[in-house]
Amino acid sequence: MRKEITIYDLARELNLSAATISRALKDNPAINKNTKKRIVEKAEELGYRSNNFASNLRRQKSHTIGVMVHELNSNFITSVLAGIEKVTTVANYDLIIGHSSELFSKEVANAHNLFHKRVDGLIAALAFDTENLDHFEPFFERHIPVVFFDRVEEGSKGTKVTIDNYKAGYEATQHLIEQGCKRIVHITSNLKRNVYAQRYNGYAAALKDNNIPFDESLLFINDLKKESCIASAYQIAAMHPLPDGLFTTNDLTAALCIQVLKEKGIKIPEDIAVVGFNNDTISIIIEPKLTTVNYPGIDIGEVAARHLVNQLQGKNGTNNTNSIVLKSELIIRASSLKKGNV
Amino acid sequence: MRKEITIYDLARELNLSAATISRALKDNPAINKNTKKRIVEKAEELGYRSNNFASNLRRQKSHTIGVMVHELNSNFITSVLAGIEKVTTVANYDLIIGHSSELFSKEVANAHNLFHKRVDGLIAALAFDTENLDHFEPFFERHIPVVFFDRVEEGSKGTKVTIDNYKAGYEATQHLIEQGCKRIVHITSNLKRNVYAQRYNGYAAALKDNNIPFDESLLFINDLKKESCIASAYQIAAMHPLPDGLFTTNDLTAALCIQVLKEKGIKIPEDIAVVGFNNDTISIIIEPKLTTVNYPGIDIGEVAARHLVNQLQGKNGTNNTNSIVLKSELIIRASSLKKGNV
DNA sequence: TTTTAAATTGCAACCGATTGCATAAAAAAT
DNA sequence: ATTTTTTATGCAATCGGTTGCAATTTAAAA
Repeated sequence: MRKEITIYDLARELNLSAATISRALKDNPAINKNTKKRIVEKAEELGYRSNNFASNLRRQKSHTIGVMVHELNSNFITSVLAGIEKVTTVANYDLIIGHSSELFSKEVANAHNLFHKRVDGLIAALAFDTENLDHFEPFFERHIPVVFFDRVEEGSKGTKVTIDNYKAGYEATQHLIEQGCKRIVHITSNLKRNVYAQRYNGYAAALKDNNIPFDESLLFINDLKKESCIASAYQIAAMHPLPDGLFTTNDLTAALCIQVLKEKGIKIPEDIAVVGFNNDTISIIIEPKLTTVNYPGIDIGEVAARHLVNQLQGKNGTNNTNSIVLKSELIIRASSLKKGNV
Repeated sequence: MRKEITIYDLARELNLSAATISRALKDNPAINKNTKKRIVEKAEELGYRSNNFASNLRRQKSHTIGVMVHELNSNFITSVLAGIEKVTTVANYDLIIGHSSELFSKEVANAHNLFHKRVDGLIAALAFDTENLDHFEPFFERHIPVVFFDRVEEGSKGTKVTIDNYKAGYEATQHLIEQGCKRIVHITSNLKRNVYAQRYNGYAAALKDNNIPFDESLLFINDLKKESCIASAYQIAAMHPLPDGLFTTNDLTAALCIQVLKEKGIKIPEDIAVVGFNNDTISIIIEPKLTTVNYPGIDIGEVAARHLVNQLQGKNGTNNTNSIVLKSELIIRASSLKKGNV
């Protein structure tokens, strides 16, 4: 077990003070160029590695950003993480990732934990049924910047990075209507959660604008788990008259429905045209390939991280940005094209 | 900005020494029960949170485990992470996750980074083309325990947690042979990587045991990226005579191949029976549903983490375990059942 | 009652890097 | 040659817990 080298060891070896070593390694302009070079070389030679704990303790900064997500196993989330990483790596921040498995209680625990770890800032997507943001208060109180993305709470403190879910929902529905659909099912989840509420609002608005009366029996709200989606699919297959369109709030739900419906002899898209949401990998695996909304995870992550880092570095001229909305777009594939339209 | 409470504040308030506070909060048996209670209550009241940096600095421990993976966006990896988390949460270790995007250079950078962060231990799956383990030497030198999983290097230092890839490959191939396949394609990747090599060896052995000559033109080696797999699929579709079986080293490859082959009018499984590997979600989305090898990510993660934690806590009686092999199993679904067999 | 042992608590020195302020040395200005 | 600036380095306190050892108090044993 080799002993750890500290700046004091370097100081002794080079007949300098620890202060000088510290400054030199931080490239402080007060230190002579030659001295700096000697120090850096000696540090290299002895295999010095600086001690973050000492540094963090002294500077009262962790140089760490906390990330809270509701789920890891999702194309969208991993893209977001990749985007965040891209930015934070360059800015030299560490990441601690906590995921709540969609449980409010775990989200609270994660928030406490990250607070305790003294992250310098936070990037978070709320859990499924999170309504109350009390667990973020400690951050707000201490002016630790928080950036929410995707799952956000309207009117909360902190910055929010989202897409226009209302518009996305509207366009998806409008597209189905243009394909001739009149009875469009919408499968979604807890309408208290912004993303689902807004997509639903977009859906409802598109119906209204096309003079299609809203039919409550066509609205399915479940927890989006595999079994629930399959159950919903069976219900849909058994409806009279059969719906002719289906807009789901994520791609897995759409894929599972397509499977069940096909099993029941229902033709996609001829009998029921389908649109999903997210543009996950399965959207091109499922047969027919799925029309869906491209939700640019990488961009979301990059923007959120960039915003946070700027704030931490005081580079945010007007740091009062409270909401950033990114573009999303409908990707049209076979699952929704009723009549050979392109 | 509220001021941070320290043990010294608590000490002053309660007329005790900082040493006593520290011990009480660590539930040290030397401290009187009542005193302990008073301290804990006061800490609660003032909103005390201990400073990890100070603690880590003094104890020369980070209480953090580093995790290195080749990719985040994979069902298997996220399951492994879930398994790791399950164990480390209870044992009260933090995680730092680094992923290499399958790049050796990034893996090296991650190793350096985690070393610099002074993780107490490491759990790692190697990148695609990692051959040389020099970047782990600093850990070995300082006796920082390292547990490899899935992608490992035979004969390296550190513990290895894997499944029997040879057996899995053998069984998959044997199954195809039992379905009547005689010309079985195997799509895999870099045979220097243990997992691919062993699956391939199992494949070759099963052929041999059934007196089927190995045909090099049936072996496809690519980088497993989407485009490469699709390209391979086109090649397969164009072969004369057509192969009658396909064993791929992951599920996405199998799914992409099935898509292409179906497009070309080739029937699955009647013309070509298919077996994948991993049991990802897409294996039940693709039509027909995919026969595959269930690779228990959660278990792998749990076992790896448990082993590491035990080692860190000195609970490993004989800490010379060098290899742990978990069970995997073939899950038979429609994609490989040639003739109504169940 | 005295002695001995056990239970509590405090003292003070760490851990290693950072930084305001002082000092010394070298260069420039007078 | 002397004073003023500039440049380079060191001093020493600080960040907040931890822990070996000593000291004090209390309980048990003699």
